[in-house]
Amino acid sequence: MTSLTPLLNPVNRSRLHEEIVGRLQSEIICGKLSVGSKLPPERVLAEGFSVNRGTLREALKKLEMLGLVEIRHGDGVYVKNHLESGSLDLLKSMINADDSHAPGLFMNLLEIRKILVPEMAAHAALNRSENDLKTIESILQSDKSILEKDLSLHHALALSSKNMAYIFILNFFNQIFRDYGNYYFNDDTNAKHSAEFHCKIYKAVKEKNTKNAKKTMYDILAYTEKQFSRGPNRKTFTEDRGGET
Amino acid sequence: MTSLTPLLNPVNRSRLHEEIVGRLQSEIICGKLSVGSKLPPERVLAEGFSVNRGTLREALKKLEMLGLVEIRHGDGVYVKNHLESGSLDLLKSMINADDSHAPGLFMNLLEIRKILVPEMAAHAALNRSENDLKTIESILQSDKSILEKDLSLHHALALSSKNMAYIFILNFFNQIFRDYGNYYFNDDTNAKHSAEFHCKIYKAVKEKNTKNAKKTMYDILAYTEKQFSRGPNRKTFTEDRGGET
DNA sequence: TATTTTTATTGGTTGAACCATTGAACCATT
DNA sequence: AATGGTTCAATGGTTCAACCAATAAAAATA
Repeated sequence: MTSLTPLLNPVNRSRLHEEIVGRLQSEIICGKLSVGSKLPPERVLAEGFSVNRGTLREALKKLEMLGLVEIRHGDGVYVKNHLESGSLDLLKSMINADDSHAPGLFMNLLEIRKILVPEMAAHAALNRSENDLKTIESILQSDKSILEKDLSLHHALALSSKNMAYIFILNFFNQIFRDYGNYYFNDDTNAKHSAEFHCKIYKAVKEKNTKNAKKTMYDILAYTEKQFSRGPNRKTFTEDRGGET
Repeated sequence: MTSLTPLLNPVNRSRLHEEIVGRLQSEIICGKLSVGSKLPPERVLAEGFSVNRGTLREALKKLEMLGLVEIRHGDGVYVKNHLESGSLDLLKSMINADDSHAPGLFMNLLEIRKILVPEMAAHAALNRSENDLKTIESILQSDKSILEKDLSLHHALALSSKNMAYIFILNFFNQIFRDYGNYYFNDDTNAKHSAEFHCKIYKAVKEKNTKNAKKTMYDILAYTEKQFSRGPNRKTFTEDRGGET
């Protein structure tokens, strides 16, 4: 298998309404559109963006789901305080945005993951069934890439924990980390660490050793966090030019 | 203030596309629509629901954001595995749904909150500024309802922690707990516990005592969890009929 | 003054088009 | 046989021009 797998993002062409979401989102977050203010009517906005009203409505619909605006039938569209009502999808969007705050937000998330996921591992060790164990086994023995293995393993642990909320929280993390994962696992040292981690966590879960499961998970996440905190976690295409000693 | 504040859900009048979201969401989650299968074309679906195509498209747009379907231009709409790609908004939707699993999911979330929020309190105690402290003070001295005070306090702690991710996670929790809050704070004992908690956590944050902040927060959340785990946390309209002593 | 009615504004929905992308079938080149 | 280009039908994306439904503000009424 050639190593030409990396991320060439599917190029978000088309999808006019997403473009509009992006623009309005920026203006709301940066404060150009003040909290509580009423947006122009759909018809006016649509004309402003030189776009059809239906298209604009799809954009507003998404902004509503992100917790950025409130749409009131017969009244208008109002800007909400994103710090009070912004959704996690908004956080995701902010992290993926080309903003100087993004790296900080990313590290913030790693910190929270470091709190939550070890606890999940402990629950998985405690509540796993025999079937769960077999699932984890087959994942580790599969021939998927290290990244895919890692994501699948986490998912299996979430299932094993018997707390459904972990599953959806993990989905959230994974959506963000998948992109960085390709970069991360390119480093052989990182990949090796992960392989060791997979063995250790499997053992702990098998033995129902909650303490070890938690610690093992914490260690790998702390290591990962450290890796990202040094290198300027750039999502770059170019080969490593051997910069920043 | 009359105690007639409780939750009368804004009665999802109008908003035809939300109705469609609900139906398709149910069919996807329960498995009637199998993972990977292709939905009928928009034109057919629209006719099936006796609704305009534009309206149907708004529904699909939301299902896409919930992580339930994938829309491919020129190809079709495909059902995704909600356990692998479902968003936290979907979890929220499932908890609010009239499903027998909902109470369990709610307790699952309380458990996760009990892990995360005490840690947030510790970070708040560690990183709070003088300004943060004043904000918290003014919240506790305001004449808002105990529920509003509680929500505002949590928000202020999230800000104090200097980790933006906490803010959005807290927004997520609050969206779910706000409804239950009215029920919870109706009980005078619960309200009293919260008042004490507010004092304690303020003191800990003021003194930058991370350990106390964490423990204080944990205790109140554990207490809350216990309260919900006994009573069948019903979201009911009728006055308390003197059930469960 | 308080209440009801009317009216203008604005979001929600509709129907019929047309554009843009995709995948499959088919054909041409090698 | 394998690869690359062409065509075509299916399907999502967008547009236009209406009309329906809810809201808030103004006007009329009691």
